[in-house]
Amino acid sequence: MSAGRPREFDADAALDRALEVFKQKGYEGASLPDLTNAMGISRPSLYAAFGNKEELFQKAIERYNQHMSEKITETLNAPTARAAVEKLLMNVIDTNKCKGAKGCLNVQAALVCGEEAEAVKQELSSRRARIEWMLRQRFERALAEGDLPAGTSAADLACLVATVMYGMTVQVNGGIAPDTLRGMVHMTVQAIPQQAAKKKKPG
Amino acid sequence: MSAGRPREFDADAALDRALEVFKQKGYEGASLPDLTNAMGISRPSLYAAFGNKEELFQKAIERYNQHMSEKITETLNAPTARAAVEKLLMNVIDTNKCKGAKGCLNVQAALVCGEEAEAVKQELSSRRARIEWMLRQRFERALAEGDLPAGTSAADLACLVATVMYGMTVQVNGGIAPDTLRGMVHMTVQAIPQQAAKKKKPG
DNA sequence: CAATTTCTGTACTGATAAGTATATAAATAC
DNA sequence: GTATTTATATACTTATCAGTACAGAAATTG
Repeated sequence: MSAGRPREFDADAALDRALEVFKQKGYEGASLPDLTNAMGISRPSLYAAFGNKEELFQKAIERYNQHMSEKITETLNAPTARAAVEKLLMNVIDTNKCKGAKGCLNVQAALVCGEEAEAVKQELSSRRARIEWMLRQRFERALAEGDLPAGTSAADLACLVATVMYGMTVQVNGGIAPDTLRGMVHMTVQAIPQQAAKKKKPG
Repeated sequence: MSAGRPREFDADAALDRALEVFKQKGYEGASLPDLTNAMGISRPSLYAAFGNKEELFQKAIERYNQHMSEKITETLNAPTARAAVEKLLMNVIDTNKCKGAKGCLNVQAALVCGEEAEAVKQELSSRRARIEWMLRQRFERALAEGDLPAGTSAADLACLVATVMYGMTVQVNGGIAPDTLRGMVHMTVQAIPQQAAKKKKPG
């Protein structure tokens, strides 16, 4: 153990609390008192442990995307592109079904912001790009497997699914009912091009 | 003409300038100095003419949605649901093609916000709902006309198109190239259910 | 012309933002 | 036990926020 008085709080737990605050209020909307109250620590403790507000946010967003990536990887493991997208978007609904949910942090935390938060905005944009890349990879695999019809643009399809996903954050922010979103997701899944069946099974 | 010294600036022009600032910085992100500088008036003049920051925003958003509604009504006049959606979404691309565009004000101006801006957030949410209603009406007409297959949910389809539209604001904020969005829009249009042809024209 | 009304600019108010100085408390190493 | 190291809490600093008081300027009405 290192010399000196040990920290009285659990930094990981505090980071999780901070993440919740950022989810509710965004980056700029989360004030230092908001954060320190939720984290149960004093302001100097926050600065000692996490640097400053921006570094704290970067750590929170890293944590958020770690969970996110795992979940997305899992959903994209579904056997077909359609199944993967359905799982992905239904998961978005499930993680935002509690009242007061504000949608994906990668979208809402700094969509528009002051100049000081420009770096944060850029970071979020690149986090989103990473997720779109994962989607595209999945669709290229589907193309290779003959799951998607030849000629389908994996890039366009990834862009569409990502765009729907981002739009869902806006809908969640507007307080839409989860059930209302389900029908929309179903329709989105239907929109995914499907390989024409080679032969019909006997009815 | 009413007694007293007349206003030295054109209130309508000033409101348009304010609208541009809100488009760039959102509601909370637009500071009074930002606004007064762009509008070319002093702070007390702003308060005398528009009330306060929130009332100014409400007037700006009213103006914005007036233009918006006209444009949407025009695009939805297209003969088919598919054509209407294509025009609608392509129009979103066109109005956001200039570098530095931040997307639809109804989406980005107050997606997450402090408690003081809650009324503004609500207002934006209801503006969005109004647009979704317009979409739904158009799709119900398409159903009645046999343009959309019976059994298609106009509500789900409206929700999908709206959600894509909202997601496009996020993409625009991320600096996506207009061309990249076009492919996605094309795919979205293809997603709209189509009435099976009654008979084929001879090739 | 005078009297009145309204706009304009400077400079202020109180609240809140992020970040920090300083002193004290609590652990370690020796 | 003593010295050292690190964490804590209170209270501060500087900057910026939205909103306003007040005095001077420019138009109207009579």
